[in-house]
Amino acid sequence: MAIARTVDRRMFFLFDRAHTRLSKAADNYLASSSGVSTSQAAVLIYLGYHDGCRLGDLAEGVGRNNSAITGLVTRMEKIGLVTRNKTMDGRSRAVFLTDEGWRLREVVREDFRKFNERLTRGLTDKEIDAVVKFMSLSIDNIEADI
Amino acid sequence: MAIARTVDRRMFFLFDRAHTRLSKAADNYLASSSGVSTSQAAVLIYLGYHDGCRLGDLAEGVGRNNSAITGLVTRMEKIGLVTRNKTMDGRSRAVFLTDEGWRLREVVREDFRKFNERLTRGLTDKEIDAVVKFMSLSIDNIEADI
DNA sequence: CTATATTATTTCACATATAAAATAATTAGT
DNA sequence: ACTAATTATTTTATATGTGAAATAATATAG
Repeated sequence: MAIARTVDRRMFFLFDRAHTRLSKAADNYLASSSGVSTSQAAVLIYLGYHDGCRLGDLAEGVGRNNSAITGLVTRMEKIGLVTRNKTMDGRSRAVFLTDEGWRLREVVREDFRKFNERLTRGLTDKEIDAVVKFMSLSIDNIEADI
Repeated sequence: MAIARTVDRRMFFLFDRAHTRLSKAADNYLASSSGVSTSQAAVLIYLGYHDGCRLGDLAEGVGRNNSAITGLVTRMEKIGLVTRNKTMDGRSRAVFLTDEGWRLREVVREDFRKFNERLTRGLTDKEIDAVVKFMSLSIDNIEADI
């Protein structure tokens, strides 16, 4: 019997705690180079692939709700990383990276390349697969049936 | 080659996203029974094992910093789940569950028993071990060397 | 073509988190 | 015993997140 049975009753709290630590570590890591937060970093990365997307798509893309994105984009606009422009459809607005946004995105990508490499160090490919499976199940299935 | 190599560059964001979903799912789950948040639930669980501990120990126990705990305990005091009392050492204060706190703790424990069972459903023991290993590594080692 | 429904975003009220500074009490050094 | 250092908690300022209500524009139904 694996150790699983002795810890699976605490899975959520273990997960939550790991998330707190990892987020803080990632923030500290970014602080010394680009200085953006992990939330802002996620926006930079996503916009690099979908520059000019609507706010709602950005929310979906980074996994936050619309009002979280309103605040996040407002703060990023204030420090000159993105701009908000009109679209054909008067209801929506499109978000674009500024030159500085594009520049910081490269810095952030390099940071995360190293950070993620560090994160998976010490794990076998099979173990990484299991972690990815767990997270994917969490993302895709939990909401539907709990 | 496992699928790992194709996703490990996004490990942090995958983790962050899974955490957002899971937290929301857990909050919804608790909302219909005890009505407390997952943060407050963590406090209830911890205090059940360490009733009367100091605020700093509670912070350490649930993995948050002191000022987060000050706010959390203040809100929980306001709704009658815990009390804050003096200790021998005039600097510190001890936190105790109220009767209502103890009652809700039982509700919350049952909720999490089911929630965690659901969380690990579809995973083999080996996969659960890998997930636990990943999280434990994150909690114990990340801060030290990144 | 007007009334209604839908869609996209923002605003509001609040919970949660952090770091850093302030406060308050104990301990240690001389 | 007095000063300095340490320790425990709270306060302050700010970032981030949520849900619900408000706002505003487009689409649809009769």
